[in-house]
Amino acid sequence: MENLNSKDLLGRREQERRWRRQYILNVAERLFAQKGYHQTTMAEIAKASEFGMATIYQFFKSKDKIYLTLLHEKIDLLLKLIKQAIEEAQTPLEKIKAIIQVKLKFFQKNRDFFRIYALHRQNIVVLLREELGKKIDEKYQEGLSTLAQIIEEGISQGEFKRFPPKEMAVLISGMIQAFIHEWIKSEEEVQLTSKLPIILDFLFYGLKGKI
Amino acid sequence: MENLNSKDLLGRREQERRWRRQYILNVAERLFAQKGYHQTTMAEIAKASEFGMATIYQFFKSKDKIYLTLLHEKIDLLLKLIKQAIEEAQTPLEKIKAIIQVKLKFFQKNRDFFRIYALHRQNIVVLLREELGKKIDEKYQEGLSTLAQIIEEGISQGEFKRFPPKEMAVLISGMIQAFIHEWIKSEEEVQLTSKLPIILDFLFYGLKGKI
Amino acid sequence: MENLNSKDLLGRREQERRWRRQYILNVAERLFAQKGYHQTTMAEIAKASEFGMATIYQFFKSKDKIYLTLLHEKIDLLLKLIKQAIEEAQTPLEKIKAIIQVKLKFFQKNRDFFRIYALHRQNIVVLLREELGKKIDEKYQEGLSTLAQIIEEGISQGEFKRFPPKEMAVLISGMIQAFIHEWIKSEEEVQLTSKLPIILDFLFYGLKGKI
Amino acid sequence: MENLNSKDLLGRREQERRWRRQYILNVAERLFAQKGYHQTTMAEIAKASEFGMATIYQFFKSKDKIYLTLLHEKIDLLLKLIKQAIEEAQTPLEKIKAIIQVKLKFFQKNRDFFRIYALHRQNIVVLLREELGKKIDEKYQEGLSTLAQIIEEGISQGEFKRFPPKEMAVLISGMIQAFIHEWIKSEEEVQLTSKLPIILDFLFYGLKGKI
DNA sequence: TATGAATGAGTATTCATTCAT
DNA sequence: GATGAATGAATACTCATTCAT
Repeated sequence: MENLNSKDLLGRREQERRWRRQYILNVAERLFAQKGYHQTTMAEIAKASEFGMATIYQFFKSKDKIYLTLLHEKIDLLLKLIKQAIEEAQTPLEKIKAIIQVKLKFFQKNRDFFRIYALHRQNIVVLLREELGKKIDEKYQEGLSTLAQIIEEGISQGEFKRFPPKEMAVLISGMIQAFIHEWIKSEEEVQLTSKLPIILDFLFYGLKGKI
Repeated sequence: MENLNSKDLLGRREQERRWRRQYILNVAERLFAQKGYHQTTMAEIAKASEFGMATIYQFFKSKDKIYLTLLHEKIDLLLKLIKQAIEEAQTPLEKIKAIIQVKLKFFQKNRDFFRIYALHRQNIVVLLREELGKKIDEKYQEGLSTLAQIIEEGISQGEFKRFPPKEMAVLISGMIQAFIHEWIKSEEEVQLTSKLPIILDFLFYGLKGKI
Repeated sequence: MENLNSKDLLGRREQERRWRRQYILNVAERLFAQKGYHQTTMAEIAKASEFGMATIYQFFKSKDKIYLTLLHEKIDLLLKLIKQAIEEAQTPLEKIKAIIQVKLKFFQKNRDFFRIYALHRQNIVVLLREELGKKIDEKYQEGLSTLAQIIEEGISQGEFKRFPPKEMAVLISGMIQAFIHEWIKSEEEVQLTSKLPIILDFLFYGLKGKI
Repeated sequence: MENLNSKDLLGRREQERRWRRQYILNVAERLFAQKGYHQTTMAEIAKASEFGMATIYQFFKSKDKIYLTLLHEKIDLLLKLIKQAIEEAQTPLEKIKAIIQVKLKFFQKNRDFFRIYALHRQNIVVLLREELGKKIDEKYQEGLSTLAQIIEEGISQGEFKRFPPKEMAVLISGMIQAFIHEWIKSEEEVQLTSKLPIILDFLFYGLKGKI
């Protein structure tokens, strides 16, 4: 509703502008994922998006900005989806399940983005200097915190064991990330979400637990 | 004993040569970890190691080679340490414990290297063309397989639940990697190995299991 | 007429582009002739042509390409001039006279190019690997063949003695080349073409012949 | 006789030294001829001659020096052979014949050297700055002058036509040089000297002369 | 004496970014 | 608004030459 309205209120000019901006981002996402940040040149982005180089620069101030915007917006979307899923879930257990499910679904639809996302956490070193770079790391931490809070909630409800919540959040995130990473590398056609039950079983009861 | 002997057998010249080579690798490791592969220039490596640029090239044919050799040799060392630890352990459970302990110890001592190691898996896209790049990926897979085998062993001994071993290996590796990653980012002085019990508890009994 | 038309049909942009390209070639020709291929740097070519380095690279893919294009285009021009001259001549004798006259005139106007041209035949060893390098050698052989054919024609018309035509062509080419070479080295202001009668007399009647 | 004596007078040390120096020159000659001056590295010369790099520098002050010494000494030899041949000949005609015959023989035995020799005349541009480089050009001019003198002699004896001697010398040298060049390129096994009669016939009577 | 490891000065080439049109 | 030609700053790599051994 909001989006529609906001679009309607925009003139055709502005709408076209946004559409082109998004188009460039999509092209850049594909190229960055395929060849990596450094191996992708602005000329390639321009050519692949069928814009002139200078046009690209009217939308994004620099190559860095394209890259960071990419991360920024998609992570926002992911966080938003996670938030929605949590709100619809009741118990901590269900919430965790919901988060993982959303992540699997999301990256299943955004393979290209995952490559960039996974890679990014290292580039942080360099990018953290940039304002936008800092914000992305904050968002990543935000995701971790959300998870940690849920775990804490679960602990106080006697649902989960007394583990340090932040550290558990890290472990769980790492599990999921590695799982997705492997799936993308394998280039299998299997539905990533089909693995959810196993992951959850492992997550809740471990290698040995629950008979 | 063996190493000492083999060193004694080498001439002084050869010993010095190896020492210098190693010195360059160490410098490069620090720089790569600090600034990333692309941001580190050969001139910087030369200056920081107090060698002339061309001298660096007498030890390593290219910048790539330095990077890959770095990975190559340290991963070899890690795999060797893991192998030793496994041999000394009896049960699958102890073996997994040993692997994780070794990893935590290793990266506690090799913070710089971890940044490179973690980053590498993504750069694979580009590096896989290189012979040396392929070998490193093989080693990574080797590590996963070892873990998977132990899990399989545990399953057939009724020690672990019937999970798909390879996928469990991925999950566990991801957990550990994320944990180390977070620890390095936090720049805490806490002993990484002190976290072992928590990790193991989570790993074997999950969030909910074994009261 | 044709050229004018074809130029008129080109847009201003394309015309300018060609002009700049030619300008770079001219500058490179002067520098290569003065200092030789290896002693001439891309930076010098850029500076002397008052373009940025990268601009040079937009016109020519590499330093080699500049050099080879230079040879390529000028040799084409020379061959074209020779062809025209031959067509206007009647007898084999007149044709040979025409060829030599054209060559003398051409290099009189293209002193710089001669140095490059003469030198090239030796560098062939290295350049033959390049596609463009091979083509230039073919053109050189083409020039020799043309001369050889005319000699053959002259022989069958009873005009010339029964000499092996190809070898005569080589001898005559060598004569001319050495003559031009010496003239350029001497840096005399005498018209090179003024020497034509002597050369022809020697060529047709030898040191001793025709009283 | 002289050489033997002078050798005998030298100590073993000095004899060995000369022999090594010559060995290096021979190796360099082969390499320069194969790959050209710039493409040949000092390291290659060292390796191919089985000396250490610094040892090469004890014999020759620089790469340039090797190259120039090479030219220097072989040209000296050629000039000496030509001188001898001239002294044994009586008439100008016989002298010219002798010169050409000596050249053909010499380069037939020194193919490698010819490549360097032919190429050199262009490198002059760069090398003339060097003292040794100037001397080589002087020697080349000396050769031309000798030939010109003989022609002059022939003219005053009524043997040859009244041509400008220097220019004739240039034409003849060019002929011979081109002929040898073509022969080397063709890599034929035919004896180069077998072509002498044709060359002389052309040289003395031209394409048309003396039926 | 002989060496080869060490070196720095030099060079071709690339690419993000900016204007002139 | 849109373009792409122009650019300079940056960088991996080479090679003749020199010393320390």
